[in-house]
Amino acid sequence: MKQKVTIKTIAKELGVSTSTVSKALKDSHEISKETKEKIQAYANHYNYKPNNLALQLRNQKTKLIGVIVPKIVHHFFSTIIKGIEEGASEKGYRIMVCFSDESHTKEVENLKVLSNGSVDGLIVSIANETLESKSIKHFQDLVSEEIPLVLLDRVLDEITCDKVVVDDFGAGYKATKHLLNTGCKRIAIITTPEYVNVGTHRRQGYEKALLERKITVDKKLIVEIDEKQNIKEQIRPVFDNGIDAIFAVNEIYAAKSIRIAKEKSIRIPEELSVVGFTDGLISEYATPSITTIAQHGLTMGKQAVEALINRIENESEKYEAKTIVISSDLKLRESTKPSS
Amino acid sequence: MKQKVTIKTIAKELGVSTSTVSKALKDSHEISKETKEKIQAYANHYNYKPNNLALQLRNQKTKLIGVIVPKIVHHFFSTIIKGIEEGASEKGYRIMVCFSDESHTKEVENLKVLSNGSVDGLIVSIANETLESKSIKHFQDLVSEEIPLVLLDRVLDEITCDKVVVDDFGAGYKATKHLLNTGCKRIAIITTPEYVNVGTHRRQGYEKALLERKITVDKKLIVEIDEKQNIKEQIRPVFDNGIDAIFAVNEIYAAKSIRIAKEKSIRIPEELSVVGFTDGLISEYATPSITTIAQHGLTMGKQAVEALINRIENESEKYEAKTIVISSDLKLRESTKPSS
DNA sequence: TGTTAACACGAAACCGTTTTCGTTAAATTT
DNA sequence: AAATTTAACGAAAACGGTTTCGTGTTAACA
Repeated sequence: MKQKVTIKTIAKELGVSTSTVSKALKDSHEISKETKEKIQAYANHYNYKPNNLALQLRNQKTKLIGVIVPKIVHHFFSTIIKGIEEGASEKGYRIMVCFSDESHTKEVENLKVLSNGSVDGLIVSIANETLESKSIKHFQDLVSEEIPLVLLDRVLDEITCDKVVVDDFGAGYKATKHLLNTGCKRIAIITTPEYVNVGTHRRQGYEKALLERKITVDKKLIVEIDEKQNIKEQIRPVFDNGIDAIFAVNEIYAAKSIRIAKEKSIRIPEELSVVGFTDGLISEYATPSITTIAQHGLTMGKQAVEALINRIENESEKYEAKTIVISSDLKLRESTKPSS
Repeated sequence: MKQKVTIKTIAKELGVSTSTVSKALKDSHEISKETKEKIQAYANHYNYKPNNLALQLRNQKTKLIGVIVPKIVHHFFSTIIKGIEEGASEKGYRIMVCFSDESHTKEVENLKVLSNGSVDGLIVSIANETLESKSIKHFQDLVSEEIPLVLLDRVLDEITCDKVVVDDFGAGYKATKHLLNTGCKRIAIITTPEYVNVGTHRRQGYEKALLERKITVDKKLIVEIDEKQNIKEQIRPVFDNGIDAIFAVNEIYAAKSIRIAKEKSIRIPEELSVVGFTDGLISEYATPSITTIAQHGLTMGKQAVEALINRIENESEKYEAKTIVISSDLKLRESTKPSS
């Protein structure tokens, strides 16, 4: 890289002190008109730009927000990031995005680096591995250092900080209820392993809706997917239990279920209704298009960043951790029967 | 935020100088065993972490790569970002992601901020607005400051720097040729306005394939989509021209085309073959699944970051701008007829 | 003519770290 | 006993800015 022009070089070239240059560039009244003009002209001509690092070090703030998400090639998470970026941008902040890849180690490492003064605050969605192991020392360190932190979607109760979550319980309830209302009786649920709390909440909503109708929860209709195995093969057996509906906790599971149904020539939604989760492109463009719970990732991102910046900029106020619950709603499409 | 423990505070508490602390923490031989142990114990206990900003300022490098892409809720771009992150991560770099939202103004602003010493180099995919207006002063400034820059996918010849692009021409050719080989005769192309050079190249490939078969290019079969208007309505009229195949330059256009075909009860691929671009989730999960040109975003991201880091770390070598062309290949699925 | 105010600028500290180059005292060599 | 090493540490500069607090000069005023 070329030798950058700094305040020092300008000062030397023009035979003034660095303080004069600094003041002149800020149009301070302390400096005479001629000197200002001379300095500004020089700075302009040589395309002087103040060094960000120096400013951040001096001001003890970076106007930077660290974001750690499990993955990015994923409609929900990329939408969240977009929301965060938009919210941050409005308030003059920029974002630094890192990925944990669902790995605990990478999450810890990212957290360490970002919390070394690189950012003013952090927004993170916890990796599956961490969720499973519940080893959260890295978060507790953060909290005890009082570095502003907001947890998003994938949260853990044990961590005391602001949180933004989907009303997963309500969403599971809504989805199941809709299936029941359109005449379905044996509803299978394709969900995640129990440690992924979002999956668990959705399943509890599902169970509540069933119990309200005095339908007992049939364990044979509950499929917990292990993502390391072939997903389709794990779903397939549940079709042998005389089901008339499937509630999938994400759109991939929903799409795979529909594939299986087609292979078996089961008509959708006449013989089998399907509800997915996450309002991504698949659901919109699949045939039949898939009825889903829309998650409002954009809103979540914006809320998270708003809470975070609020925390960053009002350090003095004593603060209490709050949880923002974003309600999600059902987007009716072709994979379920019209409600009567 | 809590008062951070710095080298200074340690020095003061322990009655030594900052230099001693710094050396002790690096396990320097200059410091006696007892002093080292004392300092390290203290640092450990109070969870001392060196301040990144200070280090970056001192070392004159940030180990940070700036990434500017037009959007993120997009399979291709998010895949690229993943590729960049993986490649960067391997070499000990982190990434700072910004979005231009296809806006020239935002692109300029992002470029300005990032090039103020915040990052060691930049990878950018140019915004549509910039592509259209060709106002590239911000890039030229970057180049003249010799800040390492790699352009990705959306490039402009006028900018002298390393580039990583898809073989769009070859891809368009391959796609069209495949349609011709499977018996299609009247092939429509759904493309972008002319200023988006990737669209143009794909179209030129399309035209070459046709001309090879002595088929004259029929302008009525070329649809240039204006994304500000309703896409489906812009595609619909082309169905009245007796077509038997559609080559869409992205998967949204392909999916919309298939929708229209279904509404008109046109069977795919028997009556209409469809080829898309970008191997996203839609193509995989749609029914019928869509034959596409797979773009290898991951590879592109990795190549870009490799070129960039190479440039960053070998400043001395005189360097010549090179362009890396990533060839893309056809992924056969259900929306085209089996080739004979 | 002496005092004061305004003007224009510079010196120096600071943000947190590293690193070079002393410096002092003890240990070793002659 | 004098000279030289060596061990263990500190002072200070440097990275690139900002900001507080002088300070010297000139002009205005009593």
